[in-house]
Amino acid sequence: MTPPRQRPADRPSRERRRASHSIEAVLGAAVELLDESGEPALTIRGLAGRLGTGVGSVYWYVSGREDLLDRAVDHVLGGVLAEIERHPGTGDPVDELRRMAVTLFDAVVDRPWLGSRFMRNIDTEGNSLRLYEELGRQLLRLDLTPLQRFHAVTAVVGVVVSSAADLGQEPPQAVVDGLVEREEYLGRYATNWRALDPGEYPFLHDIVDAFDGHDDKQQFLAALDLTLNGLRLQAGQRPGPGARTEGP
Amino acid sequence: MTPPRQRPADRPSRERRRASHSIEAVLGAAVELLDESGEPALTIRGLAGRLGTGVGSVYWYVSGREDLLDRAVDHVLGGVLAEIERHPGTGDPVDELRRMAVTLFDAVVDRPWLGSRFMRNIDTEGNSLRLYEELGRQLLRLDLTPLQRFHAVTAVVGVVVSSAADLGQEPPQAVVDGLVEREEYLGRYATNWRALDPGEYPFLHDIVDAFDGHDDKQQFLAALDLTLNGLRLQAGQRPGPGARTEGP
DNA sequence: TCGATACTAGAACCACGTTCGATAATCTGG
DNA sequence: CCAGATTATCGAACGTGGTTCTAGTATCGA
Repeated sequence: MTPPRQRPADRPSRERRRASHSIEAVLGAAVELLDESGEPALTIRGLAGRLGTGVGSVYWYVSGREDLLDRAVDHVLGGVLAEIERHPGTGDPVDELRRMAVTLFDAVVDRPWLGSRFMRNIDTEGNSLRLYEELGRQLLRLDLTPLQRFHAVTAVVGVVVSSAADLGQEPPQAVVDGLVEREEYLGRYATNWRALDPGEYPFLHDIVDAFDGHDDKQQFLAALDLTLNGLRLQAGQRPGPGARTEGP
Repeated sequence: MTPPRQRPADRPSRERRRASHSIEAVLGAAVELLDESGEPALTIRGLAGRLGTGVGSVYWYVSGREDLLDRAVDHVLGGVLAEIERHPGTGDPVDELRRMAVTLFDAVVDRPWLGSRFMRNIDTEGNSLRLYEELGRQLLRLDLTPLQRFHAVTAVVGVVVSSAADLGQEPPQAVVDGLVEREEYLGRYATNWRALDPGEYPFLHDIVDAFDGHDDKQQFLAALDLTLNGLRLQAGQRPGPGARTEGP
C-alpha cells in the first residue's frame, strides 16, 4: 500500500550535513514565539521569518502546523518530566501524585499555550506518555484495581487539563495590550455578578466575594485535593488536607 | 469616547421588517453545521451558503466567528438548562449536583463541539452563567464556606470540561471518513502500549486491559465520583458510590 | 413623497497553511 | 576527481477563510 502522503519530516535524524537549521532550532524558535504571544501567534511564516529562512524549509522539519505544535509541546514537556523525575518518589503515593500534578500545573501556568494539548498524544511514545506513566506508577502502590487506577490517573490529569483550559483562554486583546489591567478585567466578573438579582442568583451572591480575590493556583489545589481525597477514600486511606477533621 | 468599532450586531432585537433571515435562523444553521461536521466545518461562507445569502448578511447578525460560536453554544445550552431545571431538585444536594453534571456531560457527548467553550462566558448573563448558578445553588444547602463552595463548583465543572476536551478532539480524518473503524483507532493505543517494555512502563501494562475496553461515560463518572466523594468528605457527609465500604 | 433605518449581497483585502518545482550543498561510489 | 543520488533551502503560487467595505434594496414614519 502506498503511504497516504510523503512525509520527509519523519527523520532528519541522521547527522545533518549543513546544519544551518535543525529540528532543535525550529522547535526552539517555535517555543519562543509561543511563549511570547501565545498559540495563535505561531504561524509558519512568522517562524520562518524568525529563523531567517523560507516557509519551505520549515516544512522540511515538520509536516505541518499541527505537527509543529505537538512537537513543541513534547519539547517543553521534556523539561517538566526531568523536573518530576528528579525527586525519588518514595513517600506516600498520593502525596507524590499530588506533587507531580502541581509541577505539571506550574508548567502550564508558565506556558498557557500548553492548553489542553499537553496530554493528547499518549498513543505513541513521547514525553506525554512518560508523564502519564510516571503519574500512574504511584498508583501501583495503592490497593486498587487496574480499572480504578486508570480512572484515577484520568481524573488527576483531568484536573490539570481543566485548569489549563482556563488559563489557556487568551484574555481579550485589550488586556494583552495593557490598556486594561488584568485586575480590572477579572474584577468585572464580580461587578457584573453583584448587579444581578440576588433572588435569582443566590449562589453567585454567596461566592462573589470569594471569587473576587480568587487565585488560580488555590483554585487548582482545591479541585485537586477533592479528587485526591476521593481517591484516598477509595484506597482505604485516611483523608488528606481539606477534609473535615472533627468527628460525627 | 468612541467605541472601538461599530457593532451593528448588537441588537437586531426590535421587530424586523423583512425577516427573510433572523438571528434564530443563523444560529439554527450554525448549530446544524456544527452538529454535522464539527467546529472547523463552521465557516462564515459555508453558513452563508446554507442560508442562501452572502457573508455580509451573516455579519449583520453576529460580529464575527467567535461571537457566532459563543452564541451557538449559548443557544444549545438553553436546552440543557431546561432539561436540568425540569426536575425539582429536592434530594441530597450532592446527588443533585451529580445529576446535573451528568446531564451536562450527556449534552457534550451529543455535541462534542461544545468542547471547552461551554463554560467560558460566565462573566455576563447567559445560559452558561445560569447553569453555573444552578450547579452552585445545590451547594448552598451544604455546610461549607463560600470559598469552599466556589472551589467545589469549579471542580465539578472542571470534571465535565476535561471530559469534554477529550471528546472534543476531532478523531483523525480517516476515522471521520469511515475508512478506519473507531474501535480499531482506539485499539491502536492498547496495541502500542503492549509493545512497550514492561520494565519501563509498568503502569501502562497494568491498566492496558482496562483501557482497551474503556467507556467514556464510565470514565467521566469515575472522575466525577472521586471529586464528589472528596466534597462529601469536606462537608462532613457519608461517602457515596465508589468509596471503600468495609470499615477498619 | 422623502429621508432614515434595517437589511441584503458580494467583491475585495489580507493572512494563513500548504504544495511545488527550481536550485544548491553535500555525500557516495567509482 | 567526477557523476549521480541524497539532503536541504527557498519562495512563488494556490486555495481557503475571516473580515471590511460599499453599493444597493426594502420598509417605515412623517
